[in-house]
Amino acid sequence: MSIKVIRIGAVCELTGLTERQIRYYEEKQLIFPDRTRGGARTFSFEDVDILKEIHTKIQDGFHTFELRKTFSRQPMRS
Amino acid sequence: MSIKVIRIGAVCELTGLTERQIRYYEEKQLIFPDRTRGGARTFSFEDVDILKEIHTKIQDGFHTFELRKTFSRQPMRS
DNA sequence: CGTGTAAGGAATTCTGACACG
DNA sequence: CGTGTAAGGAATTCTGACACG
Repeated sequence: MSIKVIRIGAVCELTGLTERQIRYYEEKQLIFPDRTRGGARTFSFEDVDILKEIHTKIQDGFHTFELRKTFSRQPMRS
Repeated sequence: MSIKVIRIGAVCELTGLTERQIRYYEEKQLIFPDRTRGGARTFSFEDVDILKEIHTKIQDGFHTFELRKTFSRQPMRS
């Protein structure tokens, strides 16, 4: 499911991550949520799975810039 | 997908229905969303499909109490 | 670097009610 | 009956910043 309709609160419950962690991973270009017109992030179930993988990798010692190559199969800037 | 994580705003976009219609169908026991701790309704993709069907039936002239038998395969009160 | 937190604001959703018919 | 709307409140999410290290 790649339809982005899940708000960050639900993503926290599904992943066990905090809002802070999720926003940080987005800031580091590892995850690419959509936005509601009001500016709220919306994620897909696919994003939820990716977030879990990202966190696992981080815990394994990887850094965000190293994971960018792995997870950035999404929107490219430029 | 029966995981209930979609907020009513997104459901409106996915179904084309208004919040009022969705809440009314819930009031009439045709749909059974979960709730966040704060009280906000959460729906599943399955619920989204059911809502579309409900609305089609309503437009076909059916009444909510008639549809209850069709869609109430969910929680029963008492 | 990755994450926690307090701060203030804006968007989202909620309920109960009045309305039409 | 099914749906629209204005009303006021509560919960949710947002950003930028300071903190630790």
